[in-house]
Amino acid sequence: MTIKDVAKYSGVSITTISRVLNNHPDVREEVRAKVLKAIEELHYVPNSSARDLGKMQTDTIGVVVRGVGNPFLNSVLHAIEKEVGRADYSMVMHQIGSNEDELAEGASLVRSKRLKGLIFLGGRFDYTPEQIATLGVPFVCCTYTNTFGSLKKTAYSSVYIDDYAEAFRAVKTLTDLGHKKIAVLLGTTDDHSISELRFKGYCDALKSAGIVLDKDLIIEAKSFNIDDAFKATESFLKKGKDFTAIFSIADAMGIAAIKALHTVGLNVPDDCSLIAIDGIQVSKYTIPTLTTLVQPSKQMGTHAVEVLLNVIKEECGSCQLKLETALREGGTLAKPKA
Amino acid sequence: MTIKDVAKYSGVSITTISRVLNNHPDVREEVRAKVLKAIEELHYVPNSSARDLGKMQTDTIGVVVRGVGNPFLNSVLHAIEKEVGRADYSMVMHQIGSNEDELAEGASLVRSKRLKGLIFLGGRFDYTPEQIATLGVPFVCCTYTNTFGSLKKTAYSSVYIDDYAEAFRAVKTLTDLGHKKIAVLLGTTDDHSISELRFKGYCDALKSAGIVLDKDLIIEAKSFNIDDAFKATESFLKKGKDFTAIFSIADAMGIAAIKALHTVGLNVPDDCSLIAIDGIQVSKYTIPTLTTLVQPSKQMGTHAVEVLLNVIKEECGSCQLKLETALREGGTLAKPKA
DNA sequence: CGGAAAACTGAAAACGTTTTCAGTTTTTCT
DNA sequence: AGAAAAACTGAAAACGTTTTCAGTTTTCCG
Repeated sequence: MTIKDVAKYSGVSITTISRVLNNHPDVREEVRAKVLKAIEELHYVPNSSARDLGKMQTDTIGVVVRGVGNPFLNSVLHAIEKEVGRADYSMVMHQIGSNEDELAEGASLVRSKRLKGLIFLGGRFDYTPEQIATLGVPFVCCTYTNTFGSLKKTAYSSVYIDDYAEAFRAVKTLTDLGHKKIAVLLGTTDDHSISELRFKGYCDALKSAGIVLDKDLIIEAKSFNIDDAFKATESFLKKGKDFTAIFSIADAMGIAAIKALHTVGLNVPDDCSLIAIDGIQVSKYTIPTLTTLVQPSKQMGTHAVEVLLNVIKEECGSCQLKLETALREGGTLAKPKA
Repeated sequence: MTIKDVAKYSGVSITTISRVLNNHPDVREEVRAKVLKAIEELHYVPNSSARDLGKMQTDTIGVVVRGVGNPFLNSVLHAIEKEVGRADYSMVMHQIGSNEDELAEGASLVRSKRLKGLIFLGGRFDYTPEQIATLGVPFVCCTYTNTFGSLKKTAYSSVYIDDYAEAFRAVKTLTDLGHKKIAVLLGTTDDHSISELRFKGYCDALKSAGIVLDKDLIIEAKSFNIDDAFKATESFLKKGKDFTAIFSIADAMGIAAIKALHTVGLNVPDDCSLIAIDGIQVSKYTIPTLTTLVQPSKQMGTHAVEVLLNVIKEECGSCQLKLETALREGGTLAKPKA
C-alpha cells in the first residue's frame, strides 16, 4: 500500500497525494477531500523511512539521560515523551552511566540516528563552545542551571530551576525556624553537577543567617541513588556529630535519610528537621510527609521539547527558561529542640 | 558523505561498500580492510533512513506501556531500553492511558513507524486471535500472566510472573501468621487486568486457610496510581471495618495504604500487617520497610527483548518465560493482636 | 592443464517518498 | 474581453541505501 496506489485509486498524481499529506496549500479543497477519502479507504499509512529519505531529515529527537533510576527524572522523561508525540516527532532515549561523557554519547547518537535535536537530561553540562560545535544539531539542557562551567548563560538553550536560589530558599526555611546545625545531603560534587550549585545555595543561606559552615555536616553520597544516600547518611550518623536539621538535595535521598535516622532511633521532625527539593510522587506518602520544594517536572519536560522544536524550526535562537518550585509543606519541619 | 564517496575514495563499487557494512561474506579480506579504513577516514556513517528504505524494515521495536507513572514499570522499561540498545535495535515508547486500547494503539504504532516487533508492558491483554492478527508483527507481553482471556497459553510470547501463585503466596504469609481478617488493595478489576489474577490468588489463599471471603474487605482503587490507592484506603477506613492485615497488589499502593492507616492513628505492623508485590527501590526505605515479593524487573525487561528478538529472527515460535519473585522481609508483618 | 565450482565484484534496478520545474487551468483586474 | 497573476497539477529527478543478476576472477580437482 504505497502512495502510488492511493494516486491511482483517487485519480490524481502522486505529487498531489504528497501535497495533501504535507498540508501544502496548493491543492484544491475538493481534490484534498477526495484524496483524504482514498487514504482512509485504503488504510494507507506513509512509509516513514521513505519520507525521511526524501526530506533528508528524521523528525526525531534524542534524549540523553543520566541517572535514569531517579523518579524525578523519570517524570520529566515521560512528559518529554508525551510532548514529542504531540508534535508528531519521535524520540529516542539514551541512558548513560555516571562516568560516560554525555556530549560524546549525544554526538554519536545524533550521527547514527540522524537526529534533529537533543535534550540533555539530569546530568552536568560543562563543555567549551568548540566541543559543542561537534554536535551539529540544536539541543536543550533540562534540569540544571547553566550559569556555571565554561559557557555563558546564553550560549545554549536550557529549561531549569535556579538551583542556587531554590537551595538557598530551602535552607533559609530551616534557619528561619531557628536551626543552626544544618547538615546537607549531596550527591557527588566532583563533576560540576547540580550538587555544586545547590551546595552553594546551602553555604550562602547559612552565611546570611550568620552560621559558619561546618564541613563535618556535609554528607556526600557517591551518587544520587537512594541506596548510596542511605549508606552515606548511615556512616555520617556513626560519627556522632551534632545537628538538628538536614537539607537533602533530592527527595529520594531525603527519604533514605529519614530511614537512616529512624534506624538509629532519631525521629523526624522531633530530633531532626528535613527539607528536600524535587517533589516526587511518593514523597507525599512517607511518614512523616516530606517537606519539599516541588519542581514542575511535567512542565520542564514539555517546555524542553517546545524550546527545542522552536530552535530547530529556527523560530528563535537559544532560549533560557527558568521555572519556579513550589513549597509543599509536609511534616518534616520543626523548631530545633532546646 | 554518502556510500558513493566511500566507494570513490576506496576505489571499489558501492555494492562492495554495502556488503562490508552488512557483513556479507562475499568480500575479500584485503578489500574489506581497505573499505573499513576508508569509512574510518571519511567518518562515514550510514544513513539509516536510506538503509531502512532499501531493506524495507527498521530494526526498531515499540513498547506500549500503560500506567507509566508506576515505578515498577519504569524499572522494566529502562531494562528494556538497555537491552534493545545492546542488540543494536532502536526503541520507541508509547504511553497509553487507562481507557485506550493497547492493541489498536500498538497496531497504529507499528504501521506508522514500520516496527519489527512490539512489547506490551503493564496492562491487560485480552484479545482474540483475529484481533491480534491485525498487528502483523511479533510481540511479547511483559508483566502479566497470560493464562486468562480468550487466548491459549501458547498463542503468544510472554515474560511474566505467576500473578495468581505469587498473590496466593503473599496472602498465605499473612494467614500463616494467624491473620483472619485480611483486606486486599486492588487497582480496578473491571478490565481483566493483573488485579483480577492477584485477586483470585487472594481469594484462594483465604479459602485454603478456611477463611470466608468478606466483600467488605476489598479496597478497589480507581487505578494503580498511588494517589488513587490512598484515597481508596482512606474511604475504606472511614467505614470502620474490622481487619488486621492488608495485601496490596503493588508496592506503591501499599505505601499509600501505610500512610492512610497512619493518618487515622493505626500503626503498621502493630495494628495492621501489610504485604505487597513489586519490590520497587523506595519500598526499602519506608518506615517500616515494606515486606514485599520482589519481581525481577531488570530480568523481565531484558528477557522480554531477548524473546522478542528471537521470535523476530524466527529462531523460535512463541515462548513463555515465567520468572519468580523473592520475598524481601521488611517490618510490616506481625501476628494479629489478640 | 582444463574445466567446474567457488569467490568475488559491479551496473542497474528497486525501495517510497519529496521536490523541482514546467505546464495548465482559474481568478482577478483593467 | 484580454492580460497578468494566482492557483493548481503532474512528470521526472532526486534522496542513499540494498538487492538482484550477470559477469569476472580465483581456486580446486582430476
